[in-house]
Amino acid sequence: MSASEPAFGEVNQLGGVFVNGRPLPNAIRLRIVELAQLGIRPCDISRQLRVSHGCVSKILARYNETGSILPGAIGGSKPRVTTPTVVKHIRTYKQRDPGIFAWEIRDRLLADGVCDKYNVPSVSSISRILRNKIGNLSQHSHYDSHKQHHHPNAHSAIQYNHIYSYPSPIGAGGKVPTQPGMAPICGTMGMPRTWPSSHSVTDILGIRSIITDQVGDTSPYHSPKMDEWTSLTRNSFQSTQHMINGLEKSPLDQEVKYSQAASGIPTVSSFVAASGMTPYPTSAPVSPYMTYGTATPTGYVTGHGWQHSAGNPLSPHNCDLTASLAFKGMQTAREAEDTKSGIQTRKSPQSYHTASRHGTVAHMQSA
DNA sequence: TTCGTTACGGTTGAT
DNA sequence: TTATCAACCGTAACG
Repeated sequence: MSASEPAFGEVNQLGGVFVNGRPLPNAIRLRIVELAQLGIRPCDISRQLRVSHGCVSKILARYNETGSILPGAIGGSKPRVTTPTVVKHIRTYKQRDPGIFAWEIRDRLLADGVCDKYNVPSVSSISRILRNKIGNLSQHSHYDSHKQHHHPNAHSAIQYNHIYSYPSPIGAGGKVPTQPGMAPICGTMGMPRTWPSSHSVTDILGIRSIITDQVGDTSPYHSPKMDEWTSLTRNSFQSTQHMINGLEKSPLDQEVKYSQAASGIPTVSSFVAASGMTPYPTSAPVSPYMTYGTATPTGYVTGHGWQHSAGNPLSPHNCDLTASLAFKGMQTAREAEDTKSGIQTRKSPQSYHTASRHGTVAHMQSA
């Protein structure tokens, strides 16, 4: 790459910087929604923020559907349906009625509310469970004893389900129409997995001045100001933690590394032009933990109450929820539900280094 | 001109 | 540790 090219990311036809495969920064997503609510047409938003109109359309459509500006949870595998809870119930059913059929077990799982129609195991899965995990019931419960030995206090099944709150009207919402007037649960409506908490526009609007102030640094990637912002986001905005399995890491972290060009937008005037910035850190000395969306180790230790200690440390920000109600009336219940537990298991920060492969200015063909 | 849709190349995280 | 898979992303192009 040459010096004139962004070290990371690409430039779209409108001159905006983007990183292929990665979501736009929340500041821009937020701005898109804000401008739309001011009555600005999507095509104008697209031009002003230098984001493709398809993207604008998608973000606005999602916002209208879900009330969230945030991207979906990226990566991961589909949650298993044969959770420990389900296995436990299947075992119970089998113990009570050794002659029970798999389809009967399936019906009972539904009837008892252990599963819903979206996550109930198939008959074949139940058969497999019976065969592999339960087997001869007379050989009592190796699974249970094992589990209890290793997790004397942990309600592992509960935690599992907690993390893998599978989309369903019962559990965590999902791509299921919500009853009119009924707040979508967990902010997952339209989202394949649970959504982070406090994702309403106003929640983020509440910190927008900080975003714009901080993001505006022309050298946002490794400056005292950025460090301050990074620290700030981690300490103050855990509420927006975007955790794994639908509750990903902090999406606001993105802003630290990824400013977007935006001309003519007063409130985002601090964005720098695409040609004059790099969306990601370019210099090697930057801490790997400073890279995209990666919390600092300190963040794990002191910033987050990921561990289930007393109360609900995994939703440490419910106090902010009320502020989020202004934009979308249905936010409340959703977000209250949304501050679910999650685990923060950020892997190596190498991922964004791969972006350097795409450090060329792309798609600069004449429009 | 505007906007919804979709193919595409990409990233991510669980398995 | 690596590969695979299926989710997601934004862009560009089409209609």
